Amino acid sequence: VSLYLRQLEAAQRQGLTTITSRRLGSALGINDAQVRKDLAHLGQFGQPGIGYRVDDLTTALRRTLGIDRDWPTALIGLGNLGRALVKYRGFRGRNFHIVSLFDNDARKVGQTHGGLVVQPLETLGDVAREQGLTLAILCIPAEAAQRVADQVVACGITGILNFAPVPLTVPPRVSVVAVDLSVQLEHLAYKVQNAKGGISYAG
Amino acid sequence: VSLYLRQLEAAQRQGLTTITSRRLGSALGINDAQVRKDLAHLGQFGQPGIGYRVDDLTTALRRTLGIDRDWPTALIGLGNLGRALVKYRGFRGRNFHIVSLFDNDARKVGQTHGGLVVQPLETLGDVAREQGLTLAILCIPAEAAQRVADQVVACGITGILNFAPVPLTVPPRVSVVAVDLSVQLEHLAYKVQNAKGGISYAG
DNA sequence: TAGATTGTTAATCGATTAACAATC
DNA sequence: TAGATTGTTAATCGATTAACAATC
Repeated sequence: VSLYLRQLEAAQRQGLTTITSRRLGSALGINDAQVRKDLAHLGQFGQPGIGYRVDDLTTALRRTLGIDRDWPTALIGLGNLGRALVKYRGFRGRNFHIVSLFDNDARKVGQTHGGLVVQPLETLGDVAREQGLTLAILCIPAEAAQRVADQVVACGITGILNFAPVPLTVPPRVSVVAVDLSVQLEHLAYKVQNAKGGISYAG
Repeated sequence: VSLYLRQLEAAQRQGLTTITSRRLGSALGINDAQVRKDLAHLGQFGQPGIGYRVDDLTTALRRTLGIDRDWPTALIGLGNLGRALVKYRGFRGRNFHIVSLFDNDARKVGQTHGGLVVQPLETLGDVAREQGLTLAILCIPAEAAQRVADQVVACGITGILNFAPVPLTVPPRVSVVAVDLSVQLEHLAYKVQNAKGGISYAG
């Protein structure tokens, strides 16, 4: 779904005002019927004989992706990875804002990273309420992940991006996306090992 | 495929010597027939009436995943993310070894991170030959990604883990796994937005 | 009007599941 | 031997593709 949006943005940069299902499909390596089915699912956007209006479709996709609104995000765990993500520029301009930092380690509490002060994890509940946190990025060791995830869930946060290399158990109302870098590397090794080639977009 | 291995390792820790397709399947949320089909694909491991020998199967999976051998890996780009990955502990103990660092920025060349000296990108070819590099981790800005990827490919490296938020074009003999953190966050937002729940393991 | 392209229904294809003979 | 579980073939299910009437 994100990938449609990427293509539309590319089309927009090229100055196109409309785009056909055939063209979108071939850019993504899928059938035009598939594209029409996916897009029809979101409402009636296409104009028979013309195609899809790029700007209307972009807006609609943004809405379904949920990036038409703000997602105040907490980052938990300021190890190497956590600190890198605070400064990561790829998140900006996409309505994901890291608005508070947390860590259990007393030595890290009080430090400043990217203009934000690290707070103790006990205050998560209060801060979540104050700032209306909706998402949490977990950059913590495997051992602590489930425990912290439970805390996060208890605070009413409903989305977790998990970098810890363990599967999390959460109530069904909470969504989890896991990014396990070792698994990605294993996947790469597998492909290289068995491959005469092929490209995959895991992310 | 990685996920089977994770389950087997868990079983091993519990001291099991054999495991049934039913049990493996239910742990992963899939059908037992599916498990048998997947595993039969790798050879004849199962013993009718008993199940699968955990240690044999682990060995076999390791081999097909390619983590029974060493993967000397280059990390290119020592921005925030790159520096974090050098120190990332999740890679160790899984036969992925970051053995050399590269950056285009003259100010970064010569710096030491995690005991390795950053080298200029021009030397990639020589170093790749010397050290037998097989994989490259790309932590570079989107604008530079394709150009550096071309260099990497020219050096005979056949696997790329790409953290830059652009799709790379590479020859069919080269495998790419892309990890786009913004896409993962968008995916999370989408799930939260549209979700009555559900868990996904993206990686 | 004629050409093009959508939304959607029907046909095809592949993947998942069920079933069962073979075997420990 | 009886119970259990594999590997694999047949049946089912869902997803992808093709086709076409509706429409700009």
